[in-house]
Amino acid sequence: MAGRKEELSGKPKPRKRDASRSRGLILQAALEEFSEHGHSGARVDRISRRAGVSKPLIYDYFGDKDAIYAAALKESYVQIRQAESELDFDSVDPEEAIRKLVRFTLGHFREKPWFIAMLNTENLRGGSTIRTLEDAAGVQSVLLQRLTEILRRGADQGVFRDNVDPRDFYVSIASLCWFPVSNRFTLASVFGLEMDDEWYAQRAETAAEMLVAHLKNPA
Amino acid sequence: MAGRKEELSGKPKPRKRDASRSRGLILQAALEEFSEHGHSGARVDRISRRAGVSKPLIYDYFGDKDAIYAAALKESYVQIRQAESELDFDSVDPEEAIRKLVRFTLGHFREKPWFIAMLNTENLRGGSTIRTLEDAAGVQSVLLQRLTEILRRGADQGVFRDNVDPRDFYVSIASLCWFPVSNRFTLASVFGLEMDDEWYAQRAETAAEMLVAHLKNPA
Amino acid sequence: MAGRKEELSGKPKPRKRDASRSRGLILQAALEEFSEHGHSGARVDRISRRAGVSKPLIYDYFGDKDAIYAAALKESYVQIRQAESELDFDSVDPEEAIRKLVRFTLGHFREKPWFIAMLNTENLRGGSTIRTLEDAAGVQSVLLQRLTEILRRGADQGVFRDNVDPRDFYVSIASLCWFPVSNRFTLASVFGLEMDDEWYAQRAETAAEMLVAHLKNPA
Amino acid sequence: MAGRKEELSGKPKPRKRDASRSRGLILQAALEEFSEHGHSGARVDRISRRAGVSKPLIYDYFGDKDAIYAAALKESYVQIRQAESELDFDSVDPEEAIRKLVRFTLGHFREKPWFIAMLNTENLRGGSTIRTLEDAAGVQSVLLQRLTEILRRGADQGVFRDNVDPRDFYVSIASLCWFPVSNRFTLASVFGLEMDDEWYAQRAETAAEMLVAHLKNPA
DNA sequence: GATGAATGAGAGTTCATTCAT
DNA sequence: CATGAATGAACTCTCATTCAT
Repeated sequence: MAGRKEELSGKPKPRKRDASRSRGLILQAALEEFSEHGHSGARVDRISRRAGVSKPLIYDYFGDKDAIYAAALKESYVQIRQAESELDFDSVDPEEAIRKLVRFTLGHFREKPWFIAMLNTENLRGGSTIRTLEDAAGVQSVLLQRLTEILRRGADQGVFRDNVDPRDFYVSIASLCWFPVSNRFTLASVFGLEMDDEWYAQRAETAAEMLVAHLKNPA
Repeated sequence: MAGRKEELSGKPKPRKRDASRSRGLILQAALEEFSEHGHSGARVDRISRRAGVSKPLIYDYFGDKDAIYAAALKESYVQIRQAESELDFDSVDPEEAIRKLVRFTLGHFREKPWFIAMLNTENLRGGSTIRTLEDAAGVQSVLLQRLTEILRRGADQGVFRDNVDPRDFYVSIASLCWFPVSNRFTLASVFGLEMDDEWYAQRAETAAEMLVAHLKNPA
Repeated sequence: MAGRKEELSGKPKPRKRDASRSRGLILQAALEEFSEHGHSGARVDRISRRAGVSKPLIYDYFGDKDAIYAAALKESYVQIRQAESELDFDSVDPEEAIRKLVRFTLGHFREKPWFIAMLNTENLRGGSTIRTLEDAAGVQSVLLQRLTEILRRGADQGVFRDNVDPRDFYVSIASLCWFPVSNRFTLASVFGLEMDDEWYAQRAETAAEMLVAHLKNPA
Repeated sequence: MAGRKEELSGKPKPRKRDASRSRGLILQAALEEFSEHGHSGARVDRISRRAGVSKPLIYDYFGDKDAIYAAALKESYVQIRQAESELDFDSVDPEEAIRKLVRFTLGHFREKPWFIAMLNTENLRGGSTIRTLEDAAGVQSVLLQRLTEILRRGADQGVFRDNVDPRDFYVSIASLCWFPVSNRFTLASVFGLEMDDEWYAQRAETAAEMLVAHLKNPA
């Protein structure tokens, strides 16, 4: 919490024996460790080495491994929300806003691999941890609000159909962006795909194409 | 003596000391265990209990935990291929074939949860195991051939555009079917979605709609 | 026992499904396995593979691992006794007989490494097995008798002192022959000795020299 | 609190949480365990109980069983070197020095049974570990230097021949001292020897006699 | 006479977690 | 605020031994 406060105040003061700084280091280390090795594969020992702090300190701050995991899971949502909040959709028309959102989503999944890793891990575990996180719902609301607004603008302008549920539509967007990134290793092996930057750029365009066509289709 | 009796009665009822049967039991148990707990979380002890055999037998047949995992991963592909091979696309027109394939894919992901779980686990591990499996590529080729044929039929009939790469299009299909199933727990928590059978049926229709529209779009 | 009988009768009849032949194969395999890996390090599984028979057969013949070990230990004495019995001392004078015996002993230790290995293993175990072997004492008596005779001949001829206990003197002979062979690996490492055939030949001569000098010394 | 008290009382009485002390306890326990049971027969569990520490601590300090074994093997050399370095040869004439060395060597082998046991075990294993130990050679050099000096003194005084290689002569000494101790159990069983202190004292005298005679012999 | 199939008990090793300073 | 030292419990894997044919 102290850490959050500092972030908000914009005054990062890294120094030795700084509790909030240590906490942040641990959190980032945990995020990396859990996303690279999953819940059971993660090692508290490695987290402590990655963070450069002793193990007892970690237990002091978080309690136990599950609590570290929960904090890391939450952190992954916090980080993606932050990135999303910096997006600007207001200066472009609705169709372009959708394309922009698609490109951003796929790019974000690729650039921050721990988000997909953490969520896959959590779903593998049946979502038992995310259910216990407070305001888990609130964390995604920003994006949803902005998507809702885009869809309404499009409907108002008569370019989009007006019976599209934003949540369902977001699921479609996420689906098309998630799978090619999440399953990149098995896809490469099984389909022999060469998944370089160009392939992903093409993926984003195809996805945007499908999604926009769906919105424009009067159905 | 029981054995002799069986021989005499002419009814082979193998229950014990049947190597291939034991191997199959272990494989299925491993598939379930690994998909429920991931690679590190899986316990050989639980696999042995699930399969109703002793631990040493497992090591005798497979070698070590990684080898069991590899066998289970391969098995999950084999099982989905088998299910796919039973699909019939020839008796319907191309558009309906696509819809059928989409419904089947999403349904299969839901019904055989270990397929998604195993592949997510494997991707979490960087695909290090699937790279070592021989004929990993061959295992999906059947489906791809059939999809290729559907697309060609549609193009020949003039209802589909003819510049669609089957592999890329399969990625689109899989994407739309994968994410809603794979991420069902986090979606339910974060979006508060009620994901019952009806929701998934609707999902399949929306996905099929988008995919078919994409194929029909001359662009 | 059947095996021994055959050996004595001098008619080896190796054929399939021959109990005594299997027993001999197992014994030789056990001798090698135990001498290469010690008592705890030996593996029944490897013995069965070395002998080319199944494990249950081994248990059928011998009982358990300790019994196999005991049989192998006894076999190592039997084999060395056989070799010793072929030595001829009568045609040479007493001094030369001693030299011959020393050369033979050292050579034998080198050529049949399992003898040293088995005895070292047994002594490591506190001799708990050899104590249970019947006629363990008798097994070495042949050699001792012949040494006694050599010493008496030398004393009669006035070339050897006559107060030498044969057993003690045999311990001296064995000591000088045993250590350079038994400890060949640590000696090579720690003293940097190049222990080739020549070195061992020189060893034998030095040992014989010391032993003969001791006998000739009127003391 | 106990710790605080100690600090105040000024009496450092380290009993727990003393890394170097724990390490020493483990080493001695390992030395005993390996020498009593050999490499494969040794149990890490027993070492931990003997040392009064937990198993994980052992792995923390040494790595794995082989590493514990290597450390114990080295320790056995270190201990004998230490004992040897306390011997004084300068105040006696060369002949007596040799007798003293022989008596010491045989006595040391009897009193520190783990030295013989460790080296026998290592030779049983083909010396695979000692080859990896650094400065294995250096560890015995002190004794060799001192023996070299004794031999030179004897040669200078004209009482010893001057063509004796110190390493070879040490092998003779060790041979005569090693075998009666190393093979005490099989000797007792096979030869029916009563090997009490007196027998060993006699052994030492006989050995010294032979060795000295050899040195004095002009040959 | 012989063996493939199977296992209970135990071995080495790891890991989350705590103690004492 | 921070940590080196230490451990109980559990995990992977092995091995002598037996079962059923």
